[in-house]
Amino acid sequence: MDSKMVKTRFAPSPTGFLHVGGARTALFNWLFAKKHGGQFVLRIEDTDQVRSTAESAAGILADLQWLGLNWDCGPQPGAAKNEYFQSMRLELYNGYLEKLVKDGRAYEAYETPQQLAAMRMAAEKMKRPFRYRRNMPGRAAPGSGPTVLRFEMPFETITFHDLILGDISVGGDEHDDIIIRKSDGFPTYHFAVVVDDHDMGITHVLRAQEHLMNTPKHLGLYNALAWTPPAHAHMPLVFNMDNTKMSKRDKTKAARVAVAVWVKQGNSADKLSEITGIAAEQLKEFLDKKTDDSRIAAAIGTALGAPLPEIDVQDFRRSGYLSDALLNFIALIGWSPGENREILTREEMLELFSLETIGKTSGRFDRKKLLWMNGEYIRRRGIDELLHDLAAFNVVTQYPIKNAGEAQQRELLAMYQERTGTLAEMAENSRFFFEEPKMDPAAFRKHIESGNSRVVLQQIRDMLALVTNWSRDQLAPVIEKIIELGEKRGSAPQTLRVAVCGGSVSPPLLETLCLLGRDATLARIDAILQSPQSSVS
RNA sequence: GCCCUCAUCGUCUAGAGGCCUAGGACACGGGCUUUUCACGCCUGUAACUGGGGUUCGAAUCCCCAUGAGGGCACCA
Repeated sequence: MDSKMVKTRFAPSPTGFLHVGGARTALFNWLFAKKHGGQFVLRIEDTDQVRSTAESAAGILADLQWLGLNWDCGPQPGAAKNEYFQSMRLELYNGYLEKLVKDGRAYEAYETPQQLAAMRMAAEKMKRPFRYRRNMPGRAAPGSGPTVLRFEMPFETITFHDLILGDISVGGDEHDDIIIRKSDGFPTYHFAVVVDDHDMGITHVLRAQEHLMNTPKHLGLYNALAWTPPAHAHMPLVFNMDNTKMSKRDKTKAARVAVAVWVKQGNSADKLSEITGIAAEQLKEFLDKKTDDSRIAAAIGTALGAPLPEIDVQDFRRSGYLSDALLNFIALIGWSPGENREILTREEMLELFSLETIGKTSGRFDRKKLLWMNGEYIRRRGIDELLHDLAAFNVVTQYPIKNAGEAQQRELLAMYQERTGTLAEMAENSRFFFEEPKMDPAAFRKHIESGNSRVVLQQIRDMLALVTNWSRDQLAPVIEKIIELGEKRGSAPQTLRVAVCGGSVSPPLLETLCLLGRDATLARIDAILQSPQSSVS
């Protein structure tokens, strides 16, 4: 299409985990670049020295890799920071900063944060929005406070064409002179973004709608630097089902609620430190909402057995979603491939993707549909592919299936792919293959204690004990006979199931017994037969 | 408060003036299948925010109202 090669970028700030909203932004940028045979750049925006961490950057790279969103230029995983980290490009920014000052487009300002807050408050009292402008009265004198650099925005209306939303214009009195260099000498986001997008030759800026009002500021900068701005496209946002913005705070909120419920149940808050392994003061700060540390939230969640909502990409990975399913689902929020298509491979997405087919309305993140889609992916997939997905899942989780051999994992996958929504669900439900089952009391009462179930179970045991060659072929006819046993057709297999699995739900008995093996099967039945009448363990 | 954006089933969406008695998917209800749970198959309920225009004709174009969201940081 264009004579210039298309180049897009995803530019997260390394202040936390990669969030699903960010993943969608990355996906759309990736799709757009690939679709046009262009390049996809990954850039780390670490100009906030306080909040940026190396671990966060590493985590974001890992999540992007898990999602299969490979970048053409960007950080090298596992290597030292390179020029795709903004903190490594200070010289570049400083050069342009000087130029703007020389051109009279940028100037120093000396207000302290407190002074600025007071000015804002005063403006608010007069019911007028606060705009910092070079020509306004009451500016702080040189040397009276920290020095920042501000960019003098023009006073004219700025209009631009958004590739998704159409023409957007913002009046001249809406602008204010944004800070472009902080008092610590680092550029602000607004400045670094413009310099880098230009320097890296970005042709299309595809980002979330929350950036819409930043665009005039950036355009002002492009103009002052005499650069041609890239095309802009703002995508609709993703919300929770209750219409609140999806954010990491949802997790901390859920954790605090879980603690409140737990304390209400009569538990002492002091014990929390003990079971979570987190220092009491830290916990207190967290509960008083002084920090939003998601690691503390996660620890509370596991300690209290309270599931926290999945928000970050790695949450979904731990919950057993396949990266392809997550990607597919995320793509469909705000984008429609048309033709009533829904389940799409990456190749199909590439074929159908275009900015014109991205909608304008924000969408809600419907976990039920994601769960369905994930199940759909699991069912459609071959065992080899699933084995890969399971391996990636096992890296970040600790279920017993993690230690199973490949052959065993294959059998479990085959057994569960028709009946599980997530890998985590499978990992949880298949526990009884690896460890002694926890007996479900209700199932025990219903299928072991009632009527002549124990007598039937003894008959089953005797029948199974005769099977010496424990194989599918040998077992199949025995199971057929078991089905006919008992007072009610179908009650005997349930008795066997409960005895062996600890509950009334499992994959088909034939497969289950085969995988479990003769010894374990008979041992579990014996344990039940020997257990005292009406004892519910 | 000011500025910007958006508006079709509960949810994601199709729809670019007549093809719309508004299509698909999830969820939900009913049924079939069935050794449990699922899967699968059949089937049902369910929407153009309101009011004005424009037009022979509007979910589609315009205006207003309402609602929802975003932005107004030495955070990105």
